[in-house]
Amino acid sequence: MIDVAIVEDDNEVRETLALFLNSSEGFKCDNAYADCESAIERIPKTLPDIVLMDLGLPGKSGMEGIQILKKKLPTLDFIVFTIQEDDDSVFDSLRAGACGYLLKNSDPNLILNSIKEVLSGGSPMSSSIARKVIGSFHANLQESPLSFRETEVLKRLCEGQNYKIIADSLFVSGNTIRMHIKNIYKKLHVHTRASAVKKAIDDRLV
Amino acid sequence: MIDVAIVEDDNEVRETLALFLNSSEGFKCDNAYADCESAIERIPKTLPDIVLMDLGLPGKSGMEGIQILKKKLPTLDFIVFTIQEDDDSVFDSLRAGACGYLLKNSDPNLILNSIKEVLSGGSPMSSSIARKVIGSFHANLQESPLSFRETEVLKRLCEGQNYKIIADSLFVSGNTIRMHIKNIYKKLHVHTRASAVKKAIDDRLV
DNA sequence: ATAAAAATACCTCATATGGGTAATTGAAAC
DNA sequence: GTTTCAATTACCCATATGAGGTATTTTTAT
Repeated sequence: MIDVAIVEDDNEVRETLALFLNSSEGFKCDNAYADCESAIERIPKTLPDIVLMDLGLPGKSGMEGIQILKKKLPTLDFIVFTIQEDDDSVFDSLRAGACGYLLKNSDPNLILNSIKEVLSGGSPMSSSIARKVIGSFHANLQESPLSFRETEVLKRLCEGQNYKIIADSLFVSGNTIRMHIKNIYKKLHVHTRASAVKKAIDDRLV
Repeated sequence: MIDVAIVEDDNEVRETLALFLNSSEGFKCDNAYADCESAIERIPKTLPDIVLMDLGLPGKSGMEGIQILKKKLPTLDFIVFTIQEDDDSVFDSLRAGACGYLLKNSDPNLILNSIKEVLSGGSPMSSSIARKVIGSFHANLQESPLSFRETEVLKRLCEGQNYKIIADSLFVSGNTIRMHIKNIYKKLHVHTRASAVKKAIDDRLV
């Protein structure tokens, strides 16, 4: 028997969903909350197997709710259940700890399947959400403006090495490294080491 | 008619798969290569709709192949088709530009469905791969060792601001900011701004 | 062959940085 | 009700950094 908790402010949606789960073979739902605050208070006591969490809630957002509950109960799984499908909602929820992401217009049977999938180690989400997630991995295909040597130097800058250390490890003079660094700054349009490091990481130059 | 290309070094697997595709309604496959080099040479001329790419190939790896072809043909879609499911294979392929990730033991009909899914904007992958991908989003749930003010300062360091600028923007003295920076370094166990920025980004402290 | 790009090396100067120490205030914790 | 801690201010010093030059050699591409 899979014990499902629901956090959803719309009374009709919440109750319909709870009813549907209770009438489905192998599922039960006796934790349904209209806001995060009550969920955060009760869920650590009732310990369901999985939580269906809406995002747009009064008070604490679903995303915060996941974050807080996940900290208390790291093994508890969350499926986001929302109408939102903007990048921020998706990525922030996943970062907060959600394992799945369902849109509210999903087929009820898909909900059941998704719950099972999460509990058996999967991460169900719609095609479009999956593409968003995968898309976020796609590196900038623009090639680096930096030369091989400059990339080498930048890598070491990211590790916090100063120009002397870099010079020694690359067996060239400190002046050379300083020149490389100047050229790196020019090409990346930055003026400080910190910005260069940030750009290097953000643009995957290293 | 969906035109599928295959890159796969095992002759039997490649030919069986090509035959299967050609015998399936709505699919054809007359681009099947045993290595990346020939695929890289021919695919820009034959322009298939999608490429099924093995990873473990003689010569250039499938991952490199995707990278090179994706640069030439940014709209071409790739599905990785492999036995490997280690983190590096998965993440590196996705970064290189793959849209889907199938394991070789997949049901043949799943392959057909996955191809259709990719072409209609999805990103098919097995449950376990999906969980890996989602898992990579999960932020470190350990809380930041930094105080609110320190986090504020670190954020600005990441933007390349120097201590004077930060001091002005936070309406405190430069000395205060320098002290904050020293404390940040101590807490993060770093000794340079570059390392602090890297750590801030890597550990999502900002 | 020759032009462009990359890598090497050096100089100067003002400013920023990292490390050390110390003291005050206000708020939270015990 | 005191004690601890975060935030704040302040100072010193040696070194690293950023910005401005210039110049030679080696590779790479045309």
